[in-house]
Amino acid sequence: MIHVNDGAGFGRQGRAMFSSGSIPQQARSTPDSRSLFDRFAATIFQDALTDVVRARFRALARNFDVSAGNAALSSVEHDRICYLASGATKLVAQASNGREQVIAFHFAGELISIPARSAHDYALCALKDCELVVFSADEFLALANREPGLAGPVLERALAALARCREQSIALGRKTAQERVASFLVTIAGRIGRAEAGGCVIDLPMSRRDIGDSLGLTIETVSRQFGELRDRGLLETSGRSIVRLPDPAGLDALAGHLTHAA
Amino acid sequence: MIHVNDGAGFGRQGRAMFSSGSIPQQARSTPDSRSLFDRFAATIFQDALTDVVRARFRALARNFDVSAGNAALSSVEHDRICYLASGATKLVAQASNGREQVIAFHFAGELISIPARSAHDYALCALKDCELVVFSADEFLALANREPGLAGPVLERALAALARCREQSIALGRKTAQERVASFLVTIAGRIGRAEAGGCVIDLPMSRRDIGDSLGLTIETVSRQFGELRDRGLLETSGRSIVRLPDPAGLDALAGHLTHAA
DNA sequence: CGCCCTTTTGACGGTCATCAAAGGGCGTGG
DNA sequence: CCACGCCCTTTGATGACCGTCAAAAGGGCG
Repeated sequence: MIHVNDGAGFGRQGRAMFSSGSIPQQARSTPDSRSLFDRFAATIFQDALTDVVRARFRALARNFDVSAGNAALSSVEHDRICYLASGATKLVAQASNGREQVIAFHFAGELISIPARSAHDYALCALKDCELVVFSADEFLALANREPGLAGPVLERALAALARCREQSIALGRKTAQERVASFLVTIAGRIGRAEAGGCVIDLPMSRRDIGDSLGLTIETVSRQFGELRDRGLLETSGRSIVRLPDPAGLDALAGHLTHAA
Repeated sequence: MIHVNDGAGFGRQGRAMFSSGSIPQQARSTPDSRSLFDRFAATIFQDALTDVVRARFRALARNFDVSAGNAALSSVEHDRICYLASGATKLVAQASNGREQVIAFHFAGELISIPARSAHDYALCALKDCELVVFSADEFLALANREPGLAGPVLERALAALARCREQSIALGRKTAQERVASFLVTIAGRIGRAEAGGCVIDLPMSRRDIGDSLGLTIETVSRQFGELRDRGLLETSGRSIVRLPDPAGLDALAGHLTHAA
């Protein structure tokens, strides 16, 4: 139903994402869903689980269907780890005064780490209809740690998520509005863009507000930067969610990345 | 020599940090240092390595002494994992135009992940004289993944680093200069502060510029905010590096954290 | 003790947030 | 299938916060 992660993209940089995990509250639990768990085991562990270990993981897993726009997990007491089988989500942090920061976006096949509520409050929200497999982080990690060969794939994804969060920190700390928007477009194109004749097409599952909240900008500034990029011939939009990048390299040049000449 | 991580602090929130890893260039390699590796094995694996596995890790490890102000690892080709036995470091990312973003600070006993050069360039720099144990991330992870019980502690630290990076994203994306500085002080106090009569004392190993570069602010703005906090009686400084927080709770109230009443 | 570099303090300007309103997409209902 | 209407998005005007430029003060090392 959701066509994310189905494109070749052009940036070729993203692997599975790791964000943060917590306990579902307003989502309805589905008793079991063989194929959902299977997809988790196949994607994360390459189907290399023994029957015994597989059964142990299944005992820890809880499946959830969350429809677009709803919170899947919010303000949880303990850390969660969550496999996103289908759909797209955002991890949102709340600070005082109702300010929100989108920490990360996730797409089908990714593993997400959701931190327990502490200084800030985290919520995982569905951007599209989602199927989730949710674990307690403690239980998941204890089990993965006990058997050889299981923690590696998870660790790899956690480090990839860390690397991505750091890239985000650079954008938030040191980049102009235009560079942030360009970075966002290039990055997201690498994750869910489809290469097409002379460019790349993205079907954005998130709103302008989500984009702004992820870049530390307002919705108006994002819109203005889109307009600017449009004027420069680097961006074409069709409806609210379809974006075409005629010249990804030109866009990348505006993203504030280090020139590889240095 | 460096007295980090020796205080009880008051925030009690930090565990080992995970940042990023890469190959030393300007650091001089020391052939071997039994006690250095021992401290690594003791801290990260609680000395639970078998002799065989221990020997394998030692074969992968390279020890480095780096003096304050020098780069330990910079612009590396492959991801690194690095144990900081003593001292203090910063992980710096470079964007275009010479802009720098300090991604994280690290203190003795922490594990650091250093990403290979890509869209941005990363460097691990010593704030104080440091002793490091450096691994290739690929080799380290492959080895840790092969044996049961080894990847867990590493994964735990990676997730803690991810959580901290996310907290940083909130500050960078949505907080005012004052909130960022207050957050910084509260967080750093929790990591290296010493509780004293009516407050908390921190010996900052980093300069104002480092602080600014980590908060997405200029050195002048940091200094101004320090002045403001001083005027409010929330901060006392003694020399360049000694900071006293007479009222950590009052400072935390300015940090933009979510009130736990909600 | 003296120099150099970090930090502090001040004045000004730019970028982006805020406030406001018009335009367009997309779902709903007729 | 078309039309209505809500809400998301776009566009505009104004202003605040923080960056930039500049210079003085203070700390720490030789």
